[in-house]
This record gives sequence, C-alpha cells and structure tokens, in this order.
Amino acid sequence: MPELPEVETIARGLANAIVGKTVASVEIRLPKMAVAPPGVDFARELPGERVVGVGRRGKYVITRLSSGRSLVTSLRMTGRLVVQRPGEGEYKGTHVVFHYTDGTRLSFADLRTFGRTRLVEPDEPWDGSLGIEPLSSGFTPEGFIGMLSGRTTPIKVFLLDQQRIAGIGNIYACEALWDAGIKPGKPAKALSKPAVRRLHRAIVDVLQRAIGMRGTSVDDYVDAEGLRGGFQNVLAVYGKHGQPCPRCGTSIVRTVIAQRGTWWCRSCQR
DNA sequence: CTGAGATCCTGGGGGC
DNA sequence: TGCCCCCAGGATCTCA
Repeated sequence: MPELPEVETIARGLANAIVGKTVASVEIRLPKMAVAPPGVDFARELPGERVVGVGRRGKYVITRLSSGRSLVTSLRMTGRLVVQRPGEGEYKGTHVVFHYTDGTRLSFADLRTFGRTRLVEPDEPWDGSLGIEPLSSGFTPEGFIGMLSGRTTPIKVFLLDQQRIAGIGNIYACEALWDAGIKPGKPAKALSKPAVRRLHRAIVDVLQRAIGMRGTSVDDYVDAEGLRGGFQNVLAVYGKHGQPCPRCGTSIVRTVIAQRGTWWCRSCQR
C-alpha cells in the first residue's frame, strides 16, 4: 500500500519519465477511476496537454499540466502508476491509460479499483483538509507536542489521520512507534515530551530511510518503472507477528487498533 | 469537534 | 483438490 515514501518514489520516477511529454489520448475503461469537475469531459480535455512537472502531497501524486490544471492521483492500496513503452504487456487491472505522442503510455492499474485520478482546475483548493508534510521544515518537535496535547485518541490513530500529518500509513506508523519505543494504543496526550521528540525523530528518520530504499513492497507496490522497493527487507515489526523484536528479542504481537492490524513489541514499546 | 461505523473491491488464506 | 467464507485496508461519508 503506497504511503509517503512509495508515492515520493513514484513521483520522482514520473518526473524523470514523463515531464515534457504531450498527451495524445486517454483511454478510460472504468469511468469511476477518472474524476473530473462537473461538465468537464476527462478524456476529451486532456489531449494536447503537456506534462510540466510531477510532485507529491501526502499520499497523492500530482501531475502538473501546461494549462495549469493538475491530475491528482490517489493509489489507495493496490494502485499502480507505471510508464510503459510500446509493446510492453499490460498490468492486470489497468483501468486508465494515458497515451503520449511519442508512443509511450502511463498505465493506472488497480486491482481493487479504490484508486482515483482527478482532474483539478488551476485554482481548485483540493488539498485543504490535508495535514502537514512530515518531511517539511514546518513539522517541528515543538509543533508536534502542541498537536498531541489534549488528544485522547491512540497515538497510532493520530499518526494515520491525514488531516493532521499527511502521508503516514500503517507500515510507517508501526515502524516509527517501534523505533521510538512507544505503545501504539497509548493516548496521544499521555506521551511525555521526550517521547514525542523521539517519535518526531523516528517519523522523519523512517520516512527518509524508506525513500532512500525506494519504498516498501510488502504487497504489490511497484514504482513508476515497475520496480519493487527495498524497505521490506529492513522492517522491524510490520507484518512480523511471532518473530523476535530486533531490539530486545521479545516476540512481536499483532493487535487491532481502529480496525487496523498493528504490530509491536509488548516489551520495549511502553 | 470527535469518534464510530459503513462503504468500496478482489486476491488470498483458513477451514473443511 | 476445491469450495465457501471472510478479511485487509485508505479515504470518504453518514450518524451519534
């Protein structure tokens, strides 16, 4: 499931691969996957648009177009954005295909069809409810302490709330909490200031390390070139039910918090 | 404001 | 071997 590091890796790959290309046509096989403002025909409006940049906000890939419009793509759990050359085979569950004038294509595939790509007008404030970027300079330890104060919600639920911090999903929430030695179910307001500082550092550190390894492929995540990431090889707790904690050797447990699988060490996460 | 629960999907795992 | 059941999981919506 693509989270911030995976989406960052995809966006960087796309920036290398499709900036400067011009859309020739768009094939929409599953209409719900391609969303446009009322009265705008997605497939009809895009031909002729040139890709001028690709970036990321939270878990969204943002493709900026020459008209000033953007394509905002959410991959959810099983979405893939892969650049393909003429003749390359299709991914299963390919629902939207952007064909460029040079013959290459960008395939948006998603087995579970939860993903969406949305055409956004130049001034449309699409990300108003998204929280702070955890790798931005605005995300500070002191600011994080303020965000958590008074909140009774479990710290893990807080980390997953995209309206607070944008981009953290289940994998990196589990890994950061393990790194900081914090119990996932602990109420946010009950964390000591040193614990919040450790968690702040752990979040930034785990996200940066994961970007360095081009993301985590536990399921079917691949980057814009169709390649798997490497961070699944260094995970400490995520999906490690019954295996020894890398820090203390205690068996990792799996519990459920807010309907989500949660892996952690009962011994060194307090 | 806050939180709980439903919803959307399909592949894969468990049970038998 | 095969069939059925159930479940993961991010974002969004409704409801309390």
